[in-house]
Amino acid sequence: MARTTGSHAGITGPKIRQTALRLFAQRGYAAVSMRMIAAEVGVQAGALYNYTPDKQSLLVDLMRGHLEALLAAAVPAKGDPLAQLEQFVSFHIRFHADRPDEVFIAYMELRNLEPANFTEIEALRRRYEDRLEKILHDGAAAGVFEVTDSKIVTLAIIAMLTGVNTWFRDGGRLSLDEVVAQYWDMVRKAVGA
Amino acid sequence: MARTTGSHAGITGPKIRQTALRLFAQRGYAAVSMRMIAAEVGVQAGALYNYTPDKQSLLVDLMRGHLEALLAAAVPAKGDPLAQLEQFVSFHIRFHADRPDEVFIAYMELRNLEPANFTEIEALRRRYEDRLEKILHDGAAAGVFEVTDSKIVTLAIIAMLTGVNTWFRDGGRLSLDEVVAQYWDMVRKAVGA
DNA sequence: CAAATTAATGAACATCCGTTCAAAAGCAAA
DNA sequence: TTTGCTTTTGAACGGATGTTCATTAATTTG
Repeated sequence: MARTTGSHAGITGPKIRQTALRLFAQRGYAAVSMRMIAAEVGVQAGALYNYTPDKQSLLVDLMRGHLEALLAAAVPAKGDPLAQLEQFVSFHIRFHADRPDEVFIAYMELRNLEPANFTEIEALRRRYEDRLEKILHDGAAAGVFEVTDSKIVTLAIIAMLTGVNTWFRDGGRLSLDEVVAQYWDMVRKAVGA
Repeated sequence: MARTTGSHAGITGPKIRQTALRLFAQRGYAAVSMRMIAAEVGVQAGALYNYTPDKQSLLVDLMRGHLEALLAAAVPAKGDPLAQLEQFVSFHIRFHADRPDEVFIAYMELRNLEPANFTEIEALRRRYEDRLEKILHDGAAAGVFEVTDSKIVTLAIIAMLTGVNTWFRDGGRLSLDEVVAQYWDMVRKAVGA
């Protein structure tokens, strides 16, 4: 046997990325073999190398794709700092809740990146954090927030918001709207607004 | 060759646990082989099996040890809810900052636990979370906190506090005392106290 | 319909994996 | 010093790992 009937790069390629994403998130990068991915796609392991130069690139591409989508979607808000902060909180929770697997990978598999890849991915994440820090810094300068160390507050808020992903499930006790409302309430109070 | 000069279970045993802890935290459970651990301990892979029945037990024992130490150290505080909450925040940050590798493993390697082990470890973590929830619930009942959903607030605070471990380094810009003070400020405001 | 291109197979590569175990050597007690 | 216990070696087990590549079949192009 060789090429199979109905095989197309436009179908197999995305399937491989989706499957790798799901398996990496479920079991961890190191615990997933190329043969596992291939089996779920319905293909032999060798075929994966028509779509990725190696396993590491599969991981890096997923991470980069996620973080670039995050940066593209998180357009800096207009309006006063309080409105900007509210929009950031709402956006962060909703965007992350929509992509649990991507978020999981981007936070948990950093140590499996080769140094050059780690640097690149970390820079992308940093750019996102800077967006929040700017809001807090501007708000503090304008006297709207009680924030003396905007770096710490940035990291604290992001950790808190991203933590939603560890427990939130669609169809659970709370709707996403309710979650957003509750977290916004906590964040607003925490920054003294 | 066989038994080596100066070899003792009282030395090799702890060394194995320490090395496994460090390597699991640095590279991840699945990416660490028994031969790697053995090499760093200065022993052949077979010798590890005098100290653990298998690799999985090495991981579970490290997690259980950490969580049991956490529960033993986190004695329920006396005093009013506000003082209890302050003590919890301070304790959590300090205890976790002291044990970055244990914390990392206990949060990141859950998916590498066999189902029965996962259930056991998850129950221990839940017992710890319940300590904070009780404080928040009591404080809300006493009218000291503005907290309507104590479960959500519990998870949000724990995520925020544990997030310290992702960036805090001894000898960095901030001392642990300063970190504790800043986070306590945020938590106090967030619960409306 | 023929030729060119695309997409997959399946075997092979060297290496690593967790784990077992008989044999050997150091140590402690008599 | 001899005996018995403790601790480790080193080889071996079957199987899994990431990756390469000649071959072949399906599809697209002309």
